[in-house]
Amino acid sequence: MSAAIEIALNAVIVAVTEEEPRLLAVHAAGSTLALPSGPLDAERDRTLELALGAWVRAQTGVELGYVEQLYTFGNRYRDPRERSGGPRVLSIAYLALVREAPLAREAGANWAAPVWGHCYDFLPWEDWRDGRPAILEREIAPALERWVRSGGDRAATSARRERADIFFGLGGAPWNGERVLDRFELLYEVGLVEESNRDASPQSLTPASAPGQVTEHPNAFPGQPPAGEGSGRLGLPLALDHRRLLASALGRLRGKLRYRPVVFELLAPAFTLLQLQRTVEALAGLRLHKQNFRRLVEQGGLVEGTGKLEAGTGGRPAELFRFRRDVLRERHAAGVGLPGLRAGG
Amino acid sequence: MSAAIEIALNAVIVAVTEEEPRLLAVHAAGSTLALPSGPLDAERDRTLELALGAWVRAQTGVELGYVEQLYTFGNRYRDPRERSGGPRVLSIAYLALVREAPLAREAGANWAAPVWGHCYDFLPWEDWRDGRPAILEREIAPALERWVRSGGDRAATSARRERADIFFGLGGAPWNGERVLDRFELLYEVGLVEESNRDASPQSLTPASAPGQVTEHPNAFPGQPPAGEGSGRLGLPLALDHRRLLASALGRLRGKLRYRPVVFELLAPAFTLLQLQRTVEALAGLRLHKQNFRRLVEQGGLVEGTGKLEAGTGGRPAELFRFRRDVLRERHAAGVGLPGLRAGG
DNA sequence: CCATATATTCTCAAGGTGAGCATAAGAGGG
DNA sequence: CCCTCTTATGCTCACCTTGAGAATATATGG
Repeated sequence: MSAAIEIALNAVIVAVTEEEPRLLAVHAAGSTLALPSGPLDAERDRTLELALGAWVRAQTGVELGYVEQLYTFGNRYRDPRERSGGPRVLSIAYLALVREAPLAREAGANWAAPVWGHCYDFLPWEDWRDGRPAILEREIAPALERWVRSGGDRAATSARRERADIFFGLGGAPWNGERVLDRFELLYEVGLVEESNRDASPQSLTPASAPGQVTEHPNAFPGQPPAGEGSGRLGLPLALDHRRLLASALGRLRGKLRYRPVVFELLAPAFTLLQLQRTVEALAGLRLHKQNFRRLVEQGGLVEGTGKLEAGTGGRPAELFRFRRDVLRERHAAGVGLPGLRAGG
Repeated sequence: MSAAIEIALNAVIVAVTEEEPRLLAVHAAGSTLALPSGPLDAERDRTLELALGAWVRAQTGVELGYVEQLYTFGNRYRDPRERSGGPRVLSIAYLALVREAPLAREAGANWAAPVWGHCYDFLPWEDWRDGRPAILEREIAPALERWVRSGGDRAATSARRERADIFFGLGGAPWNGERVLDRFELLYEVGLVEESNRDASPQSLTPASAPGQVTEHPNAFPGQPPAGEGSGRLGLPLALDHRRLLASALGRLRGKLRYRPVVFELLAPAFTLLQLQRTVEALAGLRLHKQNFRRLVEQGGLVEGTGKLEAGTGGRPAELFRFRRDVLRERHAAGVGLPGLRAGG
């Protein structure tokens, strides 16, 4: 028979508290953080989702609500233990949305020291709510420029420039909030994140990307970091390839916001329209036009007013709304308004 | 250690020939067809995509181009062999797009008798190009109506009616071409497809769907077919849960058409705009407005004219176009125009 | 009452979409 | 050569959505 295979289940668990998107992580070896994860038990676990939920509960005490499968990663040596005789590990990544509750640390919990981190600490270039992030000008753009120039011949240089411009909105190209994974993988390839320097694999697993061929999920990580450039300093790292999973999840979530009413998984049952907007903005990493946002949400039939008003906030009090769960069963069930992304690439 | 796990790789391989979407299948035991598939070899296969490509090549001789991961299914007893002591099998499904070439059957090929089937033979209710399919009026609507009425109390009946109406565009609801998987799973649940009767599982694997909770991929197949209704007659069946994979792939493909230029993977390098339109229509299962389709494709910058014209087709000859591969590297890289789906639910 | 702060409503221009008319350019029959 | 049929291509127009911002409403604190 063939060699043993192990299935690892990973959860990217996102909440939004105080207008900040947060990631549930656990302390791994050393000081680095890791996503909650654990192996599938082929005999005990009836479904993948149940197994994932059990691991998350055991490691963090958090109960998952909305869960969505993201991607299955299966490249050899993705898990470094494979190099030292460990089994081949396939990793199935999930995105989960929860309302953040204080982590009950008490009890004789054998929890792995869970913490809520800030998503944008790990991917600081993704937060454009206060305008173009400084790290883009100061660090990323110059480093990418050096990388582009060292491309070799004319064709290679121009291909590099195109990628850098389109993914990071440089050279006049517009910023596309959903290309989170593209951006992270480019930074990895260029050697600008810590993960690049972790493992120089003996053979490159990067499939020769045929020009013009659409490769949806390059699934080619860890590839061969060119071992040039910096020593990896952009953003906080996570264990293994977990930061890539976070990037994948954030991109998926940003896309989903537009066509499914998923934000409400993150909100309290009653909320003001501004709170709703701030939550969307936190995830999208963008500021939205307030009046137009209201218009979309209201005439989209996504919410209904409860007669109640919010207590004093120093201005006119806002009405509290609730999510109309009916829309899930209705005609369109669209998402909440996101701008500019008419035909997102 | 835990029990052995096997990884099965399945490919839903789609081509469009003569304006008909086609599915590459192989003859399985008996007369049923199956998707090309094979197990991952943990020692040999470096990546999942390479392993998949190798299996498809071995079983059909077809070389894959565009490949996209769809979903990983891991419910216990999804593979009936697990009941008789077989290992737990996880199934990773892929969508692949190819240009159909005649299947070279000669040579000492150990190919598993590959054939190109018609997608809509398996999912006949999905083809609306000649108007609302007759099978909907004649078979599906009445059967769903019986199912709705047998729902029990008022709440259950109304929940059933909503699902039936929204998924199948009954009772005045609009048809949503992307809900292919929803529709197939409803037919399965109601017992209208052959697969429903194959295995009555000892325990229901269907997770109790909390009302209002968004379950993206119910991954709950095989659940407990209510063992009522017909004996399964709608459309041609496929082996195991392969027809569900096809449904999943078709839904994903229809969605993708709108925002990524994937159609061109299915076309010859040079094509007329009508050929392009017919290919999109074949996949979308809809007729499109000719002039508007041209407008979108052309001003979207997706194609460029080669000066050449097509030979005599009984009318004014059409110009031949080619795909502008540049757009993949460009601003938006949107898809080809699909109507009515402004905010697809 | 005033300034300030936030909420809510309304208007308007620009651009995209759905539908259909009009014209161009081939083939074939008389 | 003219007429008809067929398909391709170009253009118009009404309607809707979107982006942007002005104007108005209702609270709090002096």
